[in-house]
Amino acid sequence: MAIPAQKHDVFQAIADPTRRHLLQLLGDQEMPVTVISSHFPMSRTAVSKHLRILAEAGLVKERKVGRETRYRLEAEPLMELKRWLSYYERYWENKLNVLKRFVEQDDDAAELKFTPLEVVDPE
Amino acid sequence: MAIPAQKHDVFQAIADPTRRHLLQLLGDQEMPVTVISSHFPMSRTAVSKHLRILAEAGLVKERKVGRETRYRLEAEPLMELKRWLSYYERYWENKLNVLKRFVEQDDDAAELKFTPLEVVDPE
DNA sequence: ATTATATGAAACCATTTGGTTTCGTGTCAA
DNA sequence: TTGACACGAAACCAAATGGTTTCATATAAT
Repeated sequence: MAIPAQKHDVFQAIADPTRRHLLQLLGDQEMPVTVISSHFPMSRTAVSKHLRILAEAGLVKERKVGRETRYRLEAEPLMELKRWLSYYERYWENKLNVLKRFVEQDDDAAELKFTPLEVVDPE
Repeated sequence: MAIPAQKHDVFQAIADPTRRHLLQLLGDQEMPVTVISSHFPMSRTAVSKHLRILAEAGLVKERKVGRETRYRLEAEPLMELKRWLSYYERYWENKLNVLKRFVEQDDDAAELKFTPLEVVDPE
């Protein structure tokens, strides 16, 4: 029972803007390749390759219907991303906390309105 | 006032495992390049290039201290990722809702324990 | 039976990526 | 002042990436 040796992971899959566009498009409904590719300024074959990369990352599922292959979004693998992100939330939450304390202690904080994150930079 | 023409965005920056490792390492404390690169099985120059890509995406900040350049994590740009992700949360939340309804209506749902997401697939 | 449609596979190509080694320069230490 | 250290820049390279065109095959329609 070897690990599938997944060539493309979720991080790589979403790195490309075309593939992010694909995910958005496929969220609404299942669609065959020709219809999908009509939304992009590149060949059907190129879109097909992007779809394969998304499929390898588990982000889309395909289903054969007659002579067409329909694709649909499979959002579940994005949970890995969410988990990864959650680790870093504490860092920007820290920043907001620092800001909050600063504002609470300083009446003359009006200028913070426009560049709060810069101003509270610990550096 | 042209847009900075940012060559690398956050999605690309985090696509590489080495760069994700760098972010994790720099979360705890500011560190100079030599120290950072001692944690990686590649040349200092290679690590330096990864740091530049992270800097272009705004994910690290650098500070010159004597002859060294120290880097630190800057988590704020990850909020863009969070916003992007939040759009897709409804998709897996939908799945969980479907599962929930299914479980509530069906007493014989024991087998769901191991592959709930597959079983509730709308297909 | 023949033709048209939907798709994937394969070969190919230019550019980007992730790494290397070498060299130059600024800064600290003896 | 003479090394040693920290670093970036540059030149280089192999492999991956994102695209193309062409061809083969399965299914649908006439």
